[in-house]
Amino acid sequence: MTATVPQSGGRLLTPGEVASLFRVDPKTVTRWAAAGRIGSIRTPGGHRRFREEEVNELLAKLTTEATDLVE
Amino acid sequence: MTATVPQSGGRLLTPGEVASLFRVDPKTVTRWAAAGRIGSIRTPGGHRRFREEEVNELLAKLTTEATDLVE
DNA sequence: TCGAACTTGGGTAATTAGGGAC
DNA sequence: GATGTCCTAATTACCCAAGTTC
Repeated sequence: MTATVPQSGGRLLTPGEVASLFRVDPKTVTRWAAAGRIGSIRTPGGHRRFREEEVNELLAKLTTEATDLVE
Repeated sequence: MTATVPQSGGRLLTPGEVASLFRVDPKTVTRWAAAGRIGSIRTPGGHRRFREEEVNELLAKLTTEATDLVE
């Protein structure tokens, strides 16, 4: 691995996009970034951007499928 | 340019919304999730989110059995 | 350069989680 | 066995004005 240049494949998501993925408020995503629960990149203007890859991994980890329904 | 992210798993519902749909207490929904009877996604903060698709399926099943058929 | 949509920051309500007992 | 209600702590949601993005 050691891909030091995260680009050309790693799409960046806005707080609003990440928020809709988790069904939370964009402000909540901001808190996650501030708390270090999710990596974030800042634009020169101070806005946050998130790596889609990381977000998807996070979603997968936090997803609990009902193994199967016993009826 | 508002980039829209493809909702990978469909929309997500909050415990309160699911509770309203089933006409039960949110706590009950939590128990269902804890018992693995319904899949759930957790936010990094620990709150649960439910896939609308799955909820509707369960809802449909219960509706089907409303007439109380032979088991 | 203007404009519409979005994000930031803070402060304050509303939900949720978790345990435990009836 | 399953559900609703009690409690406290934590997380999340909505309010605003100002700055950033494209």
